[in-house]
Amino acid sequence: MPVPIAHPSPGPDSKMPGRPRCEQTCEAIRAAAMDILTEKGFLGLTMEEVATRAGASKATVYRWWSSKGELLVDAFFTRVAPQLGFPDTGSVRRDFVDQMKLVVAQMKGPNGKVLAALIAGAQMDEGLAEAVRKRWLAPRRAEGKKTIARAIARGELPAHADVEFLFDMLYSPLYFRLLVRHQPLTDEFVERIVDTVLGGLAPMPARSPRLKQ
Amino acid sequence: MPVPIAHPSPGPDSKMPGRPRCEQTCEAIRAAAMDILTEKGFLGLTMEEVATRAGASKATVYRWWSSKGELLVDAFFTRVAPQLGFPDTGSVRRDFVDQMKLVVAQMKGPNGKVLAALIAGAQMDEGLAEAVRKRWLAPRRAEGKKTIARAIARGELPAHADVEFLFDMLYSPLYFRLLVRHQPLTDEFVERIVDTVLGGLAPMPARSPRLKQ
Amino acid sequence: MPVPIAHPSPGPDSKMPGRPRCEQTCEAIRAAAMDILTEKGFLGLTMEEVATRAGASKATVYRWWSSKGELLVDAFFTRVAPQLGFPDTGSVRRDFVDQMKLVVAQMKGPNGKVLAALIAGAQMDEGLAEAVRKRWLAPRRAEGKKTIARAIARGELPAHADVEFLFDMLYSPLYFRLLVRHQPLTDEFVERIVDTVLGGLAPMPARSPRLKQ
Amino acid sequence: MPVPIAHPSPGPDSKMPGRPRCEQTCEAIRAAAMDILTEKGFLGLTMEEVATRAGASKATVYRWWSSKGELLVDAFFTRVAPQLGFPDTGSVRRDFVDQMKLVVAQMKGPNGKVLAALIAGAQMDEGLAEAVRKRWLAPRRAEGKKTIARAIARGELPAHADVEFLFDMLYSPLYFRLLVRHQPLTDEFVERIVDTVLGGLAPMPARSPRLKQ
DNA sequence: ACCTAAGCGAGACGGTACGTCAGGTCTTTCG
DNA sequence: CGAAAGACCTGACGTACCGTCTCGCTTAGGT
Repeated sequence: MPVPIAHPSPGPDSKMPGRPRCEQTCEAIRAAAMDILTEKGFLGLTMEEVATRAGASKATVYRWWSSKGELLVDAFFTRVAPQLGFPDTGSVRRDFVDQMKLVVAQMKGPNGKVLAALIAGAQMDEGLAEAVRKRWLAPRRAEGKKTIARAIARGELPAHADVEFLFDMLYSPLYFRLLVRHQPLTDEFVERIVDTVLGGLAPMPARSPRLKQ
Repeated sequence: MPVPIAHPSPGPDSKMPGRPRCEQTCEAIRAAAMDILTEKGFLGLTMEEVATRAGASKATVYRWWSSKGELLVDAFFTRVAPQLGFPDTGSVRRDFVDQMKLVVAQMKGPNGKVLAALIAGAQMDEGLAEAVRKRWLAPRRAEGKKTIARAIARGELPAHADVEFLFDMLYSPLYFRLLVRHQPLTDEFVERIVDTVLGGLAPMPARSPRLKQ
Repeated sequence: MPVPIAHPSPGPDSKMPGRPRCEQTCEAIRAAAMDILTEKGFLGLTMEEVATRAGASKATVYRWWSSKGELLVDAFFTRVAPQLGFPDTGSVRRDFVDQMKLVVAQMKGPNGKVLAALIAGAQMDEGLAEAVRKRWLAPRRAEGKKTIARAIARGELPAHADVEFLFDMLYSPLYFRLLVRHQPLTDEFVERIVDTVLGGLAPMPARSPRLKQ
Repeated sequence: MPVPIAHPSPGPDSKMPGRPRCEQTCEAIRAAAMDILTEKGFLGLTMEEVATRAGASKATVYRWWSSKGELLVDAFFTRVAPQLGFPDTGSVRRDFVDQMKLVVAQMKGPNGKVLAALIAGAQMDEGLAEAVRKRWLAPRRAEGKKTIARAIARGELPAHADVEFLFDMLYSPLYFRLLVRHQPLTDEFVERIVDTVLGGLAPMPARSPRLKQ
């Protein structure tokens, strides 16, 4: 018995017998999920309504996505990830500032609620947590590492820079404001983060003599 | 008719007629909520089970807390907050390192799951989000501001330091690792954060000449 | 944990804690079940519609009746059984003819479909089969035995008459026509059955000399 | 376009274009239907499982039989009917006793459950009811009438005997015990039925003088 | 000592969504 | 063209919690 689920669609040219998968329907389901999540939040989103709005049946939804979380991860990453590439401006600072402004722009729009919902869902569902790490964080950081490699090659960053730590320092504040919403997410915020972190990480930071150890 | 809910308990000497509020029961309910949240997370926690485990009836739970979120905030913050005070060592760096290590210690224990669950819940329930900000973040930062005021008085920090930004830079990475769990939360991590942030915020940071603008 | 189900209602004076059972609702559910069964037959009857029509929730229906079959047995026997008593006319023949005509009258009305549905259901559900035997057949035959006892006392029937066999001979044809519907159920049919069976069972039947063994 | 359904198979020599009907498959479907009906009863039988077990697709099943009922009638009656012929012993009593014993033998075996399931299904599906009457009852009674005709010719039965009534009296008790299962189906039961009914129907039954009218 | 007024456990209730299953239909590819 | 495979929509299934609602019992202060 073939187990669907986890279903990068099988390619349109596959010579499977049987009625082929309806890609339109799948897209409609993803779209409906995103819409409802934006409108009503994670708890307000029901599989029932996703199916209804997509003009699909619940059974079809569950055939391809075993849970709310899985559906949202798929819908979200399929849409948002491609929009967040790193530029190559010749300056680390600018590379990160530019890319982080893209991230902030997404976070401020409807996709921000989805991302927040996914991280929230990850606290209740280890599978979703895994998906967030593997399908969201890891690819993004892999690309970011190229930017850092270029910076090291240019001598902008020390060769031994701890990349994971650097990413944590740069992006955590964005996620924190996304999740807690105590302060607005602005482009100016991005610039101050980058300045603060790179100021502290750049070679020979010349620590202030007045700062007591 | 007296409206319960939002219920800093009325004081034992109140001259209300009728049977007085059973504080034991309320405590049992808070405890049950914490236990279940730790075991099963936000979605796995049901008011039904809270009531059952506390030996109370659902009606009693709803009488004093109008929602899951409200109950959890109350249960959690009254327990954990008092354990996270700021020391006064005479050094900003040490003050923050010490306090953040306390926070990390909590995050690594069972209360960490609860805190994560609350932030997760805040993505689905604006009331809970408000409570997280008002009853968790704000009091903590208010206390932290005293530490910063002392640092400014000592000349360790510039007088114009943006306190909210400073807190975001210091604590966000902790929350991020708490929520995403891609890297461990360690004391060493705390020290690097503080060094990086204070290095970049201290007066006259002497920005590296090689870092391109 | 108290198991409801199989629930001759607990008596109105029981000192149970908690909200008392709503007898109105239960009655509405029984009535809805009978109505729908009459209109749409056994397969056309859904618990969903029973609940809706009764203005109850599905959960309430399932709380007291664990299955379609159980609900129907209860609804049916509660209503129909009391209407089918045996008279005492002083003649076995008349006693049976009268009572069987009552049975036929029920079988021809809407309750007939219900009875047929119950026997049908009994082929798929041993619990229902047991219920049909215990709650429908047995009480009815127990009462019928009194009629036979009187007949024996009067000398109308031999003392050794096999009562179960007698009942089978008398009532089977009614059930058969109820279930197969190849011929109408009439009062005249009842009379011929009784005459045929009692003619063959009466003392000294004087078997026809022409009937070969 | 040839209309399938209601499908005495078209004969192997038909010069239809395209792939010929697979008689093996049809047989496998009938066999699967019988097996499942025996194992799980009418409600437990699903077209889905019939198709799977027969190695066919649901569409193929629906092509040739429009409903569960139609399939079962076809599967059952073509198998069991031929085994229940009437003998010609020269005695009505013996003819019926012999044939009814064959019926009882079938009822006690796995086919008994199937027959019961069919009659049950007939309460929910008028098409099935019609099929039971036309394809099961009617042919059987048609053959039985020949036996009766012989008996009348021999003078064992009166010329005016109501044949339908006679059959009802003879066979109903068997069906009743098949369906209700309150008493066992035995050969002795058959003999008593025949004696009782023919005793009462034979010419000059010499009604007991003590039986009151 | 009795009343009045809550607090409280129990648990029935009308709902809503869950995730599953079967019914039929439709659309492919293969033989 | 028939039959397989299997995707699809519709709709009922039985369950779990929701939040509300009686109940009857308990526990006080006020009379």
